[in-house]
Amino acid sequence: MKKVTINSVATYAGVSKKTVSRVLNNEPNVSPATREKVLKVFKELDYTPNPIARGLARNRSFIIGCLYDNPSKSYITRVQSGALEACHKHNYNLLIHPCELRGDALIENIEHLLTTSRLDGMVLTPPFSDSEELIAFLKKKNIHFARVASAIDDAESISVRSNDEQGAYEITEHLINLGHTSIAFIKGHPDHSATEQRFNGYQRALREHNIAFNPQLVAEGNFSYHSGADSAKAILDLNPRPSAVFASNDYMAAAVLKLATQRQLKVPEDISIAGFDNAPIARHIWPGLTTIAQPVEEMTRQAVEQLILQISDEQTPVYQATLEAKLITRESTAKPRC
Amino acid sequence: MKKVTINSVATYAGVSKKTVSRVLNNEPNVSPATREKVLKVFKELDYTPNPIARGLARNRSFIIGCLYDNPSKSYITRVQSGALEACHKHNYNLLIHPCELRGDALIENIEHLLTTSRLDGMVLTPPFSDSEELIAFLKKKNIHFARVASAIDDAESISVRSNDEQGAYEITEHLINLGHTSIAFIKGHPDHSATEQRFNGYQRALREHNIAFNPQLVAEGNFSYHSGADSAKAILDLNPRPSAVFASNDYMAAAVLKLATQRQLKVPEDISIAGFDNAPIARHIWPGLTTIAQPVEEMTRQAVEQLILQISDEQTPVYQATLEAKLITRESTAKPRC
DNA sequence: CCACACTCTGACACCGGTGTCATAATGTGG
DNA sequence: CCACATTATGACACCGGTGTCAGAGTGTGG
Repeated sequence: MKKVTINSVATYAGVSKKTVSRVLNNEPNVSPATREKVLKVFKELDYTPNPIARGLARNRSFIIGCLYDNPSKSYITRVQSGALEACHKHNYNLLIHPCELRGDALIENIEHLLTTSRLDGMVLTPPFSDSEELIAFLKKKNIHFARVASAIDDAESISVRSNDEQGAYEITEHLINLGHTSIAFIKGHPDHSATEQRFNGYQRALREHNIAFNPQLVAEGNFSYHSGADSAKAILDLNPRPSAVFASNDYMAAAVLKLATQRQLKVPEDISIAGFDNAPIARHIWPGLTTIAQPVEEMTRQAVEQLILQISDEQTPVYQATLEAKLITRESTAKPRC
Repeated sequence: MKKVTINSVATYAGVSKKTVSRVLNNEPNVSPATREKVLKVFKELDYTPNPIARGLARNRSFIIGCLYDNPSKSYITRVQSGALEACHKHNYNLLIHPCELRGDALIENIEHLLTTSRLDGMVLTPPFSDSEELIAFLKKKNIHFARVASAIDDAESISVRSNDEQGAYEITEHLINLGHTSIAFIKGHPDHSATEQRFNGYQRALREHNIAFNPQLVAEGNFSYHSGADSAKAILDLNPRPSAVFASNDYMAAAVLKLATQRQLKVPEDISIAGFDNAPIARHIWPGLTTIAQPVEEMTRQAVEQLILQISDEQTPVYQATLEAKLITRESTAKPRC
């Protein structure tokens, strides 16, 4: 099968390449008759323009890269979904590139990525959105990027986040209002800025409600289900046992719920459990988890949309936004048994 | 900032473009001295080759597209993970493209995708791997593709699947061996060939163990948690209630478990529950779900790897493989209470 | 009828690399 | 020392589009 290029179309239609190109791009100044003729030849020859050639000429790939290193599958899926929505709206496509934050290989890895695929821009999700090193590198290389859920303050680059500290504050307050005073906390992965923010929110809520902060009630997790299971063990073994557990994400909360159930504890009667993120699992288990819903898709959608705007027009003002997180109450939290 | 191209490097190093290109691609017949000199200039100018230009010259984009329309996030993540492994091994990248199987827009959608991004090949996951229409289109367009978990027999295209029928047979047999004779079944989405295959396995197991097939025990699901919840309601309302439920995937099984727990039924004492896929949720809930583990990553990895081989060398023989699924026994299945 | 504006079209350079081929430089055996 | 093979290098066309600009054709107002 012969390849159909713009040249074959031009020859076949008896016009110049440039005219074909004009029709292709819906440019003005083509007579209706010529346009018709060329369009007909498109059909006849089943012509598909070559995006690579176009990319070379325009110095664009129309591809956005999405960087992540995140243990939560549902988070990634939501990120992808928001990113794709914005991409498709502007005829861009999405290339995914999971990689590891740790290790000197990061910059090398990204450099290699840029050598194998020209990306018009990159969306950085946590923990990359907090990597000063990566951000410096991208700036040096003049690569457009947008930060999602980043704690860094950088007025020069696009950033969309949600208020983790406030969310953690609200869910802790929710537990306090139910009557809990002994509330355990499971931290997330130390590389993620959300970890510190959620911890801060927890502490602020205690403070503002005059409950002494007890470091013994804090377990070190890393957002994975597995780490949640370890933390759960430590917490449920405490004596006296806290009446509530607030885990920094839903997977870890689910692990607490599982262990509690295995130990014949009733949730929420014997122990209340709260999570964060509103991952699918939060509503797929019984009792459903009280949690904080963040607009992950929307954050990413906005970030990518702004990124694309910036790519198309360097003059676009740098967009920065903070979206609201929302408390979702389900069955896993209730008044403590007295 | 001046753009650094192969021309600037050539001029600066005092050699020709072609020699620079040779160094870039590690081609032989470059004297060590020249190679050194050019490499030094690479560093000095901080040169990054332009993948688009390279792609145009070689008629390659080094990008594989991954097509899916699947309600299960964990399935998608596993697919992506397997595909990425193969891609990165061969210096390819992965572009994701979720879209809907239904509607005339499918072909148009893919056509548009190919107009915006030149893909060297595509991985089709269910239900696309079973779409005769799409396959015909890709063949017509001379686009390389590989099918994952496809039920279609087509000796001309790469296919990697696992044995769903056998897996369903084994898990049903497992329930029968425990002593269950009244086993409900929840079907998957009708567009997925796995749905029929799993149903067939279920029926064959009943038949081979002389248990009459009872259509009333079959509920229509679509692989989503929500559909599982509806089916669960229908099944648990049956009188007499079956002693076991086999759902076509873990999300639906989790929905059955949730409803059963809400209704104060003990699992597995009052009712056994089995799923399929070994999704994360199967081990994140209590009791853990007995299920079938399919090597999703491995299937996709092999499919993409073969796809890349085929792209690099058209002579590569068409690879077709069927991998084994494995029964995973957890706490959700046990002897029926007599 | 002429001057001028506007529409339509194509020639040609260019984007930044790679492939082909000719040629210069070097090595090797007789 | 010569014939010949081998290595090293560059000139140039080419991949398949887009941008610039010149020029032909058409319309309009004075």
